[in-house]
Amino acid sequence: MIFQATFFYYFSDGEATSLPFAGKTTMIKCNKCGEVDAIAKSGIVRGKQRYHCKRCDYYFTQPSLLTPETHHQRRHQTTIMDIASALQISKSTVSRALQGHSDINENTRKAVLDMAHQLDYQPNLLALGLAKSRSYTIGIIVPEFINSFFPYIIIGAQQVANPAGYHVIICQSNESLETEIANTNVLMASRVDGVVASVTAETKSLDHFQKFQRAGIPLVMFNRICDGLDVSKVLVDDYDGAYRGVEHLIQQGCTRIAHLAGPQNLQVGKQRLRGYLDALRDYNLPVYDELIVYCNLTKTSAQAAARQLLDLPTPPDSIFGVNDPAAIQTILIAKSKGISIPNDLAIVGFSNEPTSALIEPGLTTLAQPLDEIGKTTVQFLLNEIEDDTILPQTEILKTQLIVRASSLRRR
Amino acid sequence: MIFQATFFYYFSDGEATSLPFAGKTTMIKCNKCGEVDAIAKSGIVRGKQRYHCKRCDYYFTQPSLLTPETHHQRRHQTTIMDIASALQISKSTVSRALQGHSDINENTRKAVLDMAHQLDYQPNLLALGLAKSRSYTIGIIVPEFINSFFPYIIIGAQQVANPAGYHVIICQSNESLETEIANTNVLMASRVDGVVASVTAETKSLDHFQKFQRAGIPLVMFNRICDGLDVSKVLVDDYDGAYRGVEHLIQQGCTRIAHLAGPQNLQVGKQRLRGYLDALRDYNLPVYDELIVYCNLTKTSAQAAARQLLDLPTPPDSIFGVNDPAAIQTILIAKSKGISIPNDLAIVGFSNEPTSALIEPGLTTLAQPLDEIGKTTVQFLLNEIEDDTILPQTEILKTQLIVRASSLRRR
DNA sequence: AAAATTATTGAAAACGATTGAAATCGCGTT
DNA sequence: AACGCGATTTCAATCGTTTTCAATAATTTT
Repeated sequence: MIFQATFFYYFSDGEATSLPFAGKTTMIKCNKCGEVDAIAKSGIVRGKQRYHCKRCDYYFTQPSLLTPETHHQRRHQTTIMDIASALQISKSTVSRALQGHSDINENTRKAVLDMAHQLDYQPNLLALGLAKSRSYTIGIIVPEFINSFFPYIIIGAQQVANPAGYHVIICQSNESLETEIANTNVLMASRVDGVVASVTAETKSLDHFQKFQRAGIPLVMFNRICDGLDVSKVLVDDYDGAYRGVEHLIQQGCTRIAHLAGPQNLQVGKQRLRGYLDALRDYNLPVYDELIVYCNLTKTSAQAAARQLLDLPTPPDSIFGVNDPAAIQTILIAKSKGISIPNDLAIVGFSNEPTSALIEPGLTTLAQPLDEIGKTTVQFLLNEIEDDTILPQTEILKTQLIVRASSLRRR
Repeated sequence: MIFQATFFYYFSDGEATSLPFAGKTTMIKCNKCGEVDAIAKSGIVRGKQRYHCKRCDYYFTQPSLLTPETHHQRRHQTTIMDIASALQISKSTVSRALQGHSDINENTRKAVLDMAHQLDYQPNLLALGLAKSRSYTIGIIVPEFINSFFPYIIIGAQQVANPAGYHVIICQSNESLETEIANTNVLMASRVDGVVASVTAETKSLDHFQKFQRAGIPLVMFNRICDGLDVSKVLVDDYDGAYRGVEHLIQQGCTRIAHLAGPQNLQVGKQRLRGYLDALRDYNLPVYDELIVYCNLTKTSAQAAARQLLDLPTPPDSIFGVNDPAAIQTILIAKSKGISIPNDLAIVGFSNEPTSALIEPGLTTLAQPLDEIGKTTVQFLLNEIEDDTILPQTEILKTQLIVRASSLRRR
């Protein structure tokens, strides 16, 4: 009452109201003492009007009036709390019942499980991950998945990861280093528990993968690796496969064997080249520099390389391609040039893409145990996740030579 | 001192200690009154020894002594708090600085950004999602990704989703309904902001997709849809494509045209069959029931269907396959039987798989704008995520007939 | 039947971010 | 020198779970 005299503290906010008097004066109540009269505007905070209560000398702003409706976001999925309040028990009990904790009364557990089912409860993986500091998610980085090579590996990977309770985030980098780096960041941010990766053809440094190591996130590389990181690896015996592929060409009577080689920053590229060279050497065949051309695993660069080989003054009598897609492009170009396969040109690829069996002539190639690569890789990773004292290990799987018409010369 | 007499309350925990006296007695101090002498073991709670203080009649257990070291889990990624304490400011300030909030001092912001970079800060998406009730993640469910059809769509999808700030979780169901259902659950649990899906060939009911609708999570179906759900859809004009494919066969002089049809629970299956029937009708060709056989889109069932057609007493002079993989299997079987393509048997597929251009003879087919399907689908989804008043809409994209040797008869 | 144990349940503090509201810091004005 | 006010910054509550420790109920032992 005393303060009613301080009339100048009244103010109008300009909004029409339905108050019986004045018709345009909104009362502001002090958040602390409840005073209504001795309130004055006092500046702006973060775009909101601030008030000052003279009585209790208190600055405040008007709380935004959010109804419980407004406040709760429109999308609401049932939580552990919903179950708890439906059952009039604490959320700890619900949590324990759901987790299958041993010291929960059987009846309680049953009730909780029933209610969870009834309310269609799905645990919030975000909250779970936050609480446990584990996401139960592993990341897979592959350079592409247009060819069926990596998809098959991914399927194998999922077959191991899912039963173990892990989800999989698939990232494909489109053979772009930049995207690959972005992918590593996404996986870091997603707090994956581990990562398996096969790098792009243009990846030369593994700096962006060291993030994982620094953060203590296990990493396993497969298939396409490059040097400089002390991690577990799952590979196929590229050297051996290449050797046997070239040996096969030699046995077919080829002597001028070319190699459509892969990028040398990748072990696959290096090892397959090495196998090629050693096979030639062991069989006392000369190595011609002009018969070794490189590609970066893209379709266009493979085509260019193939053309370069076939346009040589003295073209090769056979080509060992770094992988099937490259070999297939070679077949197409040879055919378009009217070169007869395998008699004028025998061809061997690497990895046994499904297409290689369909094309004509069928492509001789080295099959890789894709499923097994995926499974082994993830198994290594899970071991490291569960027990971080494990030392990096390397598994090398064997390839299998599949002979088809592209290299089989009639004697 | 008084309580020193109650000697029997002392106990030994069996561990050797370096106490000057006794050499094997660990003192337990009451958590409430600090008493050391009048403490007795009193049962086990959750596997931990419980004690009882005689003096204040209080039951308690020994708090596990976690050093800050032990407590922090071995894997630690930098958090907003790390930045805050490094800079001696509050975490709210850091958060606002990182978000680019306007009312942050420029120097502060710069310092925060620097420190964030220096500490290699990556926001914890789990925490972020929890706080904002949005995961900034969308889920993609596809039946398979061995063929390059879905991978191309996924790439298109990512090209729209990523720039918009969304990550993508890819789930493949391996054409198994059970896996598809599991996938929907994973996506629900991951609190994705939206889902785009293409169902398996065996999916007849969409009950498991209603979860999303109930939870208010936008859903857009593409390509393989089935009836019964009021959602946005992105399709190609299967009817039109089929009609034109069959029309092309008719124009090549075929009169006994068979259809290796897809499952009729899917719209693709239905519409392509309808287009086939209408084309025959419009050109006054008879429809023979025996010339329509169904497959479930797997390789083996496609092979069985193809065999069934080719083994008929009066085999067809041409086959319109529900998709390229089915048509390719048909080609292979026909070739193995010595049937000449296209003269004895003309073949048309649907979807223009890369393989279709490589096989011999090249497969005539209807190309779908895969990239565009992916982009449009995700665009629809993003619209619904941002603004949930949007009504379901349907986009139908055109196909393009690509004529290759498998159907081109010399006149 | 009191005491000791065991079996269950509850309360509260993390986890790492966002965000509404309050608190401080300066600096011209009275 | 106190005020008024904008510019920043800090505080504290939340999001949905887990998990530690305490509390209460039930059951055995003395």
